[in-house]
Amino acid sequence: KTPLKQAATSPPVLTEVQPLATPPKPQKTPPADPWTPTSNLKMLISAASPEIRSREQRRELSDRPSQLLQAGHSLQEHLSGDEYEKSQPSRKEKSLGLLCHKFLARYPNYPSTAENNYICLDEVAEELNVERRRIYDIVNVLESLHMVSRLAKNRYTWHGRHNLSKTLQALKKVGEENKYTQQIQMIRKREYEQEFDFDGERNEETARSLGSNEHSEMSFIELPGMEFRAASVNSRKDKSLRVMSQKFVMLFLVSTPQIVSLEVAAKILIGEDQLEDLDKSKFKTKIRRLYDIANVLSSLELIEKVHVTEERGRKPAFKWTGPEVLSDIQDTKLEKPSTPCPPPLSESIPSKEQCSKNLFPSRGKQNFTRHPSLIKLVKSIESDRRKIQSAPTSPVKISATTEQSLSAFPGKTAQVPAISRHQLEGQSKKAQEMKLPRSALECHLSSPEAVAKPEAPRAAAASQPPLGVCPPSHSPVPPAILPHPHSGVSYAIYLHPSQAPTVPTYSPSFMLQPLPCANVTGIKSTNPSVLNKVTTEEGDSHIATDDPTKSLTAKERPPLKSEASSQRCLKRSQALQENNLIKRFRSDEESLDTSLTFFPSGYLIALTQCTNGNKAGFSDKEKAGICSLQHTTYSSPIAGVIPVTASELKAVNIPAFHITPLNIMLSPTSIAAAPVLSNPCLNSSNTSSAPNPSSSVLNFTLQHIGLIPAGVQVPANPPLQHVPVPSQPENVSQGSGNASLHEEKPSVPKEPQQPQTVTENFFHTPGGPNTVSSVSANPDGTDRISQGTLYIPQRKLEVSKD
DNA sequence: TGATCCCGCCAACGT
DNA sequence: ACGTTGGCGGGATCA
Repeated sequence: KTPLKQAATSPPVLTEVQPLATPPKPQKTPPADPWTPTSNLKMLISAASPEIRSREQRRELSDRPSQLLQAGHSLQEHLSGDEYEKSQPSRKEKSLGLLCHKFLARYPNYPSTAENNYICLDEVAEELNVERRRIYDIVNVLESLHMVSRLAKNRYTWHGRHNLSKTLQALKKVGEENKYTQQIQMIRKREYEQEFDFDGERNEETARSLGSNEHSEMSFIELPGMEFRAASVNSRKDKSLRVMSQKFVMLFLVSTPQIVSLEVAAKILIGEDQLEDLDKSKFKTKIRRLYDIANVLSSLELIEKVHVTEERGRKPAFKWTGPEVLSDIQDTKLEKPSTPCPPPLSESIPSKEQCSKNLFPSRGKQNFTRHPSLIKLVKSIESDRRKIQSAPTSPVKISATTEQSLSAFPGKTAQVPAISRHQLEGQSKKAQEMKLPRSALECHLSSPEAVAKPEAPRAAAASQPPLGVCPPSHSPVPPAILPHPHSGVSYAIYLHPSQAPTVPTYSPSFMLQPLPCANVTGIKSTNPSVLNKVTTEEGDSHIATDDPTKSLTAKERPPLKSEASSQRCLKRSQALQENNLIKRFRSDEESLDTSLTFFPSGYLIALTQCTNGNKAGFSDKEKAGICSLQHTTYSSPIAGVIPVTASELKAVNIPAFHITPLNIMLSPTSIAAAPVLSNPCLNSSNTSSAPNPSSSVLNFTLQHIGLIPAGVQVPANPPLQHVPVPSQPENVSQGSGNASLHEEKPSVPKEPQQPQTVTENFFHTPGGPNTVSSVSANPDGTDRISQGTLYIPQRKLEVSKD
């Protein structure tokens, strides 16, 4: 067809004869593939002769379903001639997932930049023996993750996972901006209500309000650094698969329990506009596509198929098993659990490790100040940042900025242009500019969580999607950026709970976040509470089995279930009331405690923020909800580290970058504190700040505003260290803050009950006993362990407090 | 049977 | 006009 083989490079050769030939797949990949050991495997395989390769793959497949397959194979041999052919390729063998594995095996996860990793569709199709159409399915999804980009006609460039973290961050951000979290909750809520006959209708309205976010449409999200090559290419109306894939991923990144059922995803992706009248056919088609996407994502090991069991029955769903994504800053990739995998790129690695190590700041720089006034802190911080920025390497902004990339709205809208504009400007200029203003905007916009006011924020947010985009000043080379990330230190201020009344409302949400995340750690953090059981069943493609290599991955399997179930549980629990309620309460209480607990003492502690580090260190934390946020970690004097979740931050929506640096947790009143981070932004646009927040919030914000210097926001993260300002000392616990943050559920507060609850419920329900499903049962035990490790301390602390 | 999802027609584009 | 992309959904498989 049209393969161009031309390039001096070898590519053409490899096609049939030697797969190896392909330049791109450097087996060795020096840095190593951080990711999964499997990657190595894959590489090896790829290197191996095709035959071998295929065998390997089959094996992989086989794992679960394998038996069937194998049987098939053996049979084939036995089979009479004609038949055997057909028989052989069982459907599974032709599955997209398998095909994708083969495809991925051809290229290294982290190709060296220099090389030209070209992909010739024709060649690939030929080698893999599939119609080209199928390759498109794979490539389109990979494109959505920026793992490949179209170069020209039949050619694509392989980027591997280099851009993955950035991409995920960007997607997460956009997802947050789009209120996907809320949408998910609504749908879930609705579902369960329907189950019970509740007055489902009402909800719809609600849903509608949410669902119909104007913004719903968004176009393909690009990374700043790498835009598409051929302009022409871009022009293409990116329609479904690519965009759908991005949206699908967003759902995972934004969803608290990082489990998304196909049904929910389809509903959201479809009609973001009209939830209701889903055409049945349309719905069906959407699901079909989602399966395609899911298969590819599964092969990438970003998600894993699970089943969520509800009273109704079990529903297919997928669980995110990819790296944790911090909302803001840099990198992120948490990878899986604890494994300290070296990040592929030099970039991330250092930061993470350091971070983790740094967590215990006892050492030098970070001191924490006690009682210092917030303001001072801020100032100091700012100054630091500035210094940093000015400094040659001001890593801070990193990817985050870049990521912002944008989401375009409805295509036509001007946004795109805007975005481009931003990028341009940004590049030319400094991030700073962007940051401030933008951050402010974002803060306001995004911060729905504030919850306080549902109304305002969201719209704004939605409308302005893009924003962020701060062009990374130097986006060009990611690695460069990373360099110092860890340097930044974040500070946490702990307040005494007593002082601050906590904010109850939040707590729930608060809880929620945390629970879900469990997977991160190898263990499932699980929430005990989870009622429902989720079983992980993989579809065909997963490999999982026992590769030693995969040790990393391993984490996920077992425990995970709980999470999903938890959600379900929630729903039910609500519905059920009664018994459940009781249980729930407990759970809630616990949750609350936790939230409160977080901060035992009131100090300000500086932590190094390392994005990664934290996560790695604390999976729990992540789970906790932190997920979204960046890594801010807090350490308490006592516990050492408190994983605060980023949630708070998130809630605020503060632009990632700024925020990162410091997090301040405050008590309810103090809640504001969180905002502080954002403050800078606020300052600029104070009005915005005002918008929603509840009175407490407002106060809080106001204070901050006044207090906080705009500058604060600035940069980043890095080195706040010295700054530590004394803020007001102890205030309350932040718990509230966090809670507040949690999401924006409030957006539509129609119902008396707690709408968002769903999520909450999940969490709460801890026991999960309830219902049905679950066998999952003992999550508690497990949970505790897993999450527990992290959390426990906190709680205890809390308790003490109380 | 319902969950999956392969297969490939055929339209939208690009050249 | 022809080739590349890729939306779409029938209907085969799987569980």
